[in-house]
Amino acid sequence: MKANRKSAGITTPTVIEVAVPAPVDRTFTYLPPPEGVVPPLGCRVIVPFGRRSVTGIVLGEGKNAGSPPVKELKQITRVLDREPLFDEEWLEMARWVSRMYMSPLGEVLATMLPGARRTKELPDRTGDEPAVAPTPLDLSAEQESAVRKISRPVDPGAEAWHYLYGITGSGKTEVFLQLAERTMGEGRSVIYLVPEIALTHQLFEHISRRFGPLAAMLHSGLTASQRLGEWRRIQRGDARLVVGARSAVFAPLQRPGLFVIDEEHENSYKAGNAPRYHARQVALWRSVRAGAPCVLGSATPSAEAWHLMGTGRLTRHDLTRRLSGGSLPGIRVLDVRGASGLISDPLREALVRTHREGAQSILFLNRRGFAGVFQCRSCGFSADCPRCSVPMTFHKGRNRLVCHYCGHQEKTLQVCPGCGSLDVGYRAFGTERVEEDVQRELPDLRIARLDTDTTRSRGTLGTVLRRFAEGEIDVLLGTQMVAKGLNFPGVRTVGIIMADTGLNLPDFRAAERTFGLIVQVAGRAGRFRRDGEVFVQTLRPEHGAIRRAVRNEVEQFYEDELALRRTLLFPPYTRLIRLVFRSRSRDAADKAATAFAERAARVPRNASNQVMGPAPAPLERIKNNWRYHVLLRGERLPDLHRWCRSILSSYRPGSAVYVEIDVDPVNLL
DNA sequence: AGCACGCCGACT
DNA sequence: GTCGGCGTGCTC
Repeated sequence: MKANRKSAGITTPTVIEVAVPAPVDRTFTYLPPPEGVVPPLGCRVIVPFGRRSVTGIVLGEGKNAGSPPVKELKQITRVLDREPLFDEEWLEMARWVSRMYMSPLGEVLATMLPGARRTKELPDRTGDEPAVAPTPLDLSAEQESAVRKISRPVDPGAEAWHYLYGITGSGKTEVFLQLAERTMGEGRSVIYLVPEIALTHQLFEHISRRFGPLAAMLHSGLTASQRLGEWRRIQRGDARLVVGARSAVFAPLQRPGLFVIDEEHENSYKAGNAPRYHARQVALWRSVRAGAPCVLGSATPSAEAWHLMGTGRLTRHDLTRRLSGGSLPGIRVLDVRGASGLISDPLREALVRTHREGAQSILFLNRRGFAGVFQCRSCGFSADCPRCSVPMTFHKGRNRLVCHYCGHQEKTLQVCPGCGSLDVGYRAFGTERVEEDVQRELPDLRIARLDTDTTRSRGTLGTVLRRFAEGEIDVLLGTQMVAKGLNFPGVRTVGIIMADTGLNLPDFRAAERTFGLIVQVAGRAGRFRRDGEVFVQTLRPEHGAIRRAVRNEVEQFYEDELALRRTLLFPPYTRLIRLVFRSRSRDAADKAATAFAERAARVPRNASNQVMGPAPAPLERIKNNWRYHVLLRGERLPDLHRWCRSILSSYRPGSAVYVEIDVDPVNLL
């Protein structure tokens, strides 16, 4: 018993270091619970905290240097776990996430662990589905070669980072599964990440048919007790193939042997609130410590990944052929400048023809028009910042165009500099309007809309997809949702209503996202047939992202895009830390951002590090809060970290101003 | 993040 | 004269 150790004749009671889920960058010291049992590292405990009681995480026995005198310490109320939820090695990952993303350890742990956010209890998971004989498919020569090269042994501490670059429908999944099978055959375990919960279910069904109870599913949509059940099965080594969304990257694997990040380019891998971690980044880090390969895959790699393939840090494996007999569809660009309706004649005719011939169509609209972005309705010209190459935003009050990255201002344009048209201003429309138009113009077609508005009620998504699969719907109209992972053999025609809406986002990744989206959406057509057709409507047919996408000039697109990023000093050639200053008072937010930026400029720093801003965030006001931001940019992340910490150490935001820190932000809205 | 303590407007 | 607005300050 370690309690009441004697030292120099003075009784030193055992104290326990506990992380609590509060945004304070420190841990707290408690006395053991009434039973006197000292809970070990990794157990959840209920502790009094202020005037309430929270779930904390035991980080070990404290030294109690006497800073809070023992008399002032409170006692742990109750220990929730008999067995720890993690070990020292796992805790190192949590500490790394905390440092890397500049988030307090307590909050990090609350995010990473099941059931650490609320005070909930712990039933165990119920029985599993019976194992079914695995049915691996025969691999093509390309797939075979990728599997062979990726499954080579890895030394701990070495980077074994791979990229499976394959067109839509080229069989990436089977490569991942056979890699997983080999890994499990060696007694090691696998984390297989997909971008969304919906896809998790699809994949999990497939996987548990093949691997039975060795499969586990982990995502934030499960109840706390479901998550805890899966967590325990993984810890015990009963489950060795973990399928899940972002947070599954923290699964407590016994002997990690493989990390898979499917659809690597998806932004959903980056957490939107603190800790703002990137699951891809965590997986890469984890794989190195584990001496395991990490395989990323997509048909439309992120610019970061493409760059790393170029430098050789990511080993690229190509899959070039569609396996299901389909071929990549022909793509037609429809220049809709000056058009009145939302559906152009060729697209309307294609919808009718497709229907008449018994096939189906998908219409895609990226709804996010961006109010306030200056655009010419005649030629599509948008006013970009000369320093940042992002669209500038129109400020009514000041009657100026403002860059929301760097603050650069210009006079408002009344006439389009591109074509001289006076028809300039905003542009905004959405799926509802398209639905109306199609319904009115083509009353014979049965159309269904799929977006966050229509799928708010549970089950709608599944119902609509089932009806589409069964041919009860002729045209499926939707946002991002229809762009991913849906494979319907009956789909012949795909129409993108307005391919350049994304280009108007004031974000340096706008081109990359637009390109990826067109390629992904186009990939929905003709997966299983040879007569697939894609129509891309746009105001900017000459824009690189659109031109390259419709001509399938993938290599050239990335070449152009990376050259631009290099010139403008944006990722992947630099790293960014973004700080958002949020307040009910516009003035307070502005002042806080300005004070921070001034301080940043004064703090000694590496020559490559620079401050951008302050500027109003592109989403200037959210929920009555004004938002101003500052970007720190530099070549090396460790330098940036150090710089940022040192600025923050001598900086207090004004009262009622909140600071959000985002390391490696995926968007700057 | 919560949750309470603390000073200024419209109500029985 | 109180009830209550949310500004700010702390949590072992």
